[in-house]
Amino acid sequence: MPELPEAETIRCQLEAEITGATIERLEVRHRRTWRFHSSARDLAGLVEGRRIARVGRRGKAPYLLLDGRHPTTLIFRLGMSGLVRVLPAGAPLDRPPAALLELSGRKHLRFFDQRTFGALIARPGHDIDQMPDFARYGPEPLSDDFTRDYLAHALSRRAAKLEHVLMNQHVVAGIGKIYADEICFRAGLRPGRRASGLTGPMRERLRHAIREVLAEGIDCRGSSARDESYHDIYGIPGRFQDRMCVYQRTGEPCRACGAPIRRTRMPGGRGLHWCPCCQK
DNA sequence: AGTTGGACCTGACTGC
DNA sequence: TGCAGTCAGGTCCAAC
Repeated sequence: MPELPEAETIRCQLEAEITGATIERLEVRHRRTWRFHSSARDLAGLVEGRRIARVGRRGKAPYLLLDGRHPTTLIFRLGMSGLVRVLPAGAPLDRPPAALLELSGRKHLRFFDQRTFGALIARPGHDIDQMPDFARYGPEPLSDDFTRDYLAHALSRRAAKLEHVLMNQHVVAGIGKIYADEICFRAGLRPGRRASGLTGPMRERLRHAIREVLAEGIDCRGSSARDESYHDIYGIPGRFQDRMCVYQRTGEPCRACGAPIRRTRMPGGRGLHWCPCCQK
């Protein structure tokens, strides 16, 4: 599942690979991939013929800033299973992509999305903070905006479970299930406890854990968990799964204390992985 | 405005 | 072997 570290890896690789290229053609084959537009043709018309000036990322979503008379942003919402590959034009297809961008320089960007929670979204302008997709997003966790005071304020008024609050993009952008579990472990906090009940020192531990775990995730170029879904734009898996302490380790010994990792259910059916000994 | 739970989606897995 | 049921979780939506 692509979260901030996976999206940042994709952003970084796309920046090196396709900045300055022109989108000659966009073919959107899966109707759910263009569902935020009136038609596949409408979406294609908004980006075709435009030059990629810059590649950015907000939370879990990489995006392309496109030049031209009407500056446009093409957002890659990756959802659960979104994958981006960049290949030479004519490279063999192992499966049909949900969308295909033909770029100048005989490069193809293929967007795969097995479970179709993802989408391509074109928005007018380059000011992503004004776009409906991101307008209410919380700060980037690795930026200077993610301060002690901000987190204290955001957590103090939320009674929901800590894991749930960490995954709320309006609180802090870019965290999903995998990193939420690992962050709670790193902070020594039970994912099922109420966010508003954290003390000041606990919130500081949490803030450091968020930054540390996500930075490690980026260093490892993302995580390719057991389903092997995420790979980078060259098809190479990430390495963060080797460092995971709790996610998908139910019943296995805690790396710190040896106690078996426990799995419980969040409301809504999502699983929480945690160490009953290390996390309070 | 926050909380909760369901819907969407498909391939892998489990149990009969 | 085959089929039904369950699970996975990002995001949106409705009800409270």
